[in-house]
Amino acid sequence: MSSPPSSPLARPADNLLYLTDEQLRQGTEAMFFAYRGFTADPDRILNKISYGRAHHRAIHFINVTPGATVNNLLSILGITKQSLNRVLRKLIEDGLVESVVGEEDRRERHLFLTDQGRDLEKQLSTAQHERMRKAFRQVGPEAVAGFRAVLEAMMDQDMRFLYNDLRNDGS
Amino acid sequence: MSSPPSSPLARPADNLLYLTDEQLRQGTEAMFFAYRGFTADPDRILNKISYGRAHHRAIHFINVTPGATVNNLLSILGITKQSLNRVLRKLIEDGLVESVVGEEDRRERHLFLTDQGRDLEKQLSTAQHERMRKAFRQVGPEAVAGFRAVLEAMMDQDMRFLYNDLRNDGS
DNA sequence: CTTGGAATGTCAACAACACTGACATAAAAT
DNA sequence: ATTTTATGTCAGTGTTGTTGACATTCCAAG
Repeated sequence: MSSPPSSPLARPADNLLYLTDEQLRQGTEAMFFAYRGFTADPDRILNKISYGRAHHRAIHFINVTPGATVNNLLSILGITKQSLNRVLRKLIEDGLVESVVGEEDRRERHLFLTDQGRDLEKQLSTAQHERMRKAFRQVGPEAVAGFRAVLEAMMDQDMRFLYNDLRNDGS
Repeated sequence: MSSPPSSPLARPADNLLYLTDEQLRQGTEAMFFAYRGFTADPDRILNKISYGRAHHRAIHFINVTPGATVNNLLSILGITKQSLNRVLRKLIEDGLVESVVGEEDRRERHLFLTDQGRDLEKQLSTAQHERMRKAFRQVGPEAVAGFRAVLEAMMDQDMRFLYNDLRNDGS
């Protein structure tokens, strides 16, 4: 399980073991199974209120970048405006999201969560974070750093930029 | 970018920083964006031949556990038999998968990839592994170990057992 | 041997969520 | 004045998941 302290003169084979096809296959399966766990808890909540993952994603990103336009959200979510519109319409109808006409450019709609929207967001993120917090605590900070590094390296470049933009400010 | 060598007597605050809500939010978004990248390359191939991710997953797990029954596959994939059946029927029709009636228990169908099925599997895994190999190489073996540890800790327990069963043998 | 249950397959209906294409409106930019 | 941009909407389609119902096959227990 635990690897011996790696010597700076370790054999090359040791340093490349994590790149074998078998290791890559295991990484693939880890992603698959973990993503299921990752979505399982919020999915249960969403199910009860007849929402799906698409609603969750919209709510999440409206929450972290309040005032974002529809176009902003589209590039983050990577879906078509028709798909997003279906979801947004429902969220606005249900009073979870508010759409505000832009002041400078009045074609734009700026999106915000209402109090009710923030409530749901809190519920969902709490459920999702609980699992992640347990996992993070279990493996320790260095493993978490590795986790984050691999995930960032696996993103498409556009997404990596977006991801890093979201790290500090929500501009 | 690179963190200083962590002292064994580091302040507690340092050791818990990775558990803040902000860190958990970033982990969440990393999973979201990375999973998109993770599926992007095989998706492009699947699109050309009018297959979807469900076909990919079936092909993948039939490949690593040849001879698995439909029920075996169902517990791995976590979907209903009706969903799986739709996918399997097409794969069998198209000559990528072979369904063999069990010898001991003739109700069971044992699933195998045909040569053609193995060809497609190779294409898909090559595409998917290329991205992961780049990421793994970029971040180094320790980060990869952390990545794997976090993912495993995030799985549901059932999936963790299945995942570990698939590590060495495909029984 | 009969009955019960397990494994599988199939049909129908439905829902979520993605897609494309086409069109409308309003407003900014040229 | 014209074009482009941002958004919304309607219609149609496809993949992938769901339930529910029912048939078949076959092992195993009474």
